[in-house]
Amino acid sequence: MAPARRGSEADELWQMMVGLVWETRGEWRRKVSEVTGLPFSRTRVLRRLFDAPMTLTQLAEATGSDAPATTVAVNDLEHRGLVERYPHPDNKRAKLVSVTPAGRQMIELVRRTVRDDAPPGVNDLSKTDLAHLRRILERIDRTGR
Amino acid sequence: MAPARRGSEADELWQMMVGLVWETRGEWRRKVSEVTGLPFSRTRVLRRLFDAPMTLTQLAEATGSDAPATTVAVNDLEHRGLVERYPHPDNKRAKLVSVTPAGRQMIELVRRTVRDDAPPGVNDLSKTDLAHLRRILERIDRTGR
DNA sequence: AACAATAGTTGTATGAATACAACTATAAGC
DNA sequence: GCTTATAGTTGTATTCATACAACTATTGTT
Repeated sequence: MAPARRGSEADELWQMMVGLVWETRGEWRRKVSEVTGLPFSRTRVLRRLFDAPMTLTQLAEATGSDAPATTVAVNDLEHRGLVERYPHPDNKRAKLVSVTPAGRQMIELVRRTVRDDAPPGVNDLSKTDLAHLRRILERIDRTGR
Repeated sequence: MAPARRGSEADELWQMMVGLVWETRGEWRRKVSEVTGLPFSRTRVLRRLFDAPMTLTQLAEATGSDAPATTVAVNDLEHRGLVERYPHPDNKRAKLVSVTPAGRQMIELVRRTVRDDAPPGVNDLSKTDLAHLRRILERIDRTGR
């Protein structure tokens, strides 16, 4: 593991990436809410469940909210038929939450329709730079976010 | 200007960048609010003014909120002594908003204390990859976000 | 068996973000 | 000069997000 010095080159570059991305998020959030008819936080919960079912505690941890808030969110999503609860096989206290087919469709709808195009600067990169960027991002992703 | 085809390599890479950055934002927001004692949206306004004064309309446009919201935000920041209004030299309707020294200190405080370290994956990049990444990000920034 | 810890739920209180209507003052177009 | 558009302000209503207290049911510990 790297030393992660404060103010390192890595930190500076990270700042640049954050700045770049951050600028674009407001509008994107609005569009997502518009398309889904859901508060944005609900779509975050839904998205987290896409890959695999989770217990409510895990969900709370993953979304950075607390248990009560997560219960409310799951209730809402469940009423809308996007998500369902079922008993945890090994633990009668816990419940697993999974996405229903309708929920999956919703996520895919978002991915298709508010597909958050790259800003001009990215589109204008040369082929080799795109290749570099891909390689680097994949490495970052693999090593750990 | 590039064609910006939907689902292009550029778009895919952009998605990856967004995903990477997005994961880390929640906690960061909370820390910024904690350090400044300000609602997060106020810090966004403040940060926008760092480089140069702006009229309220420009501020509203820049932060993606409407005029009334911006007035309220500037009122709040002004009462706290972080920002001040003065008349626009060429237009008696408009007012310019600028950061006070105290406001500047606040922004710098944030930059120093919640300095949002790079995730491990970025720290672990090789020197050459860091150089590549810097070059590419700078180009994106220059070409247009 | 008793007790503490974990998983989830319900309800409440509060702060933030967002949107809109209605208004004043200045500027620009005809 | 009259009209329309722009810049900003005030106030209100609504929705979201967040945090906390209090509770039930299950599990783990001793």
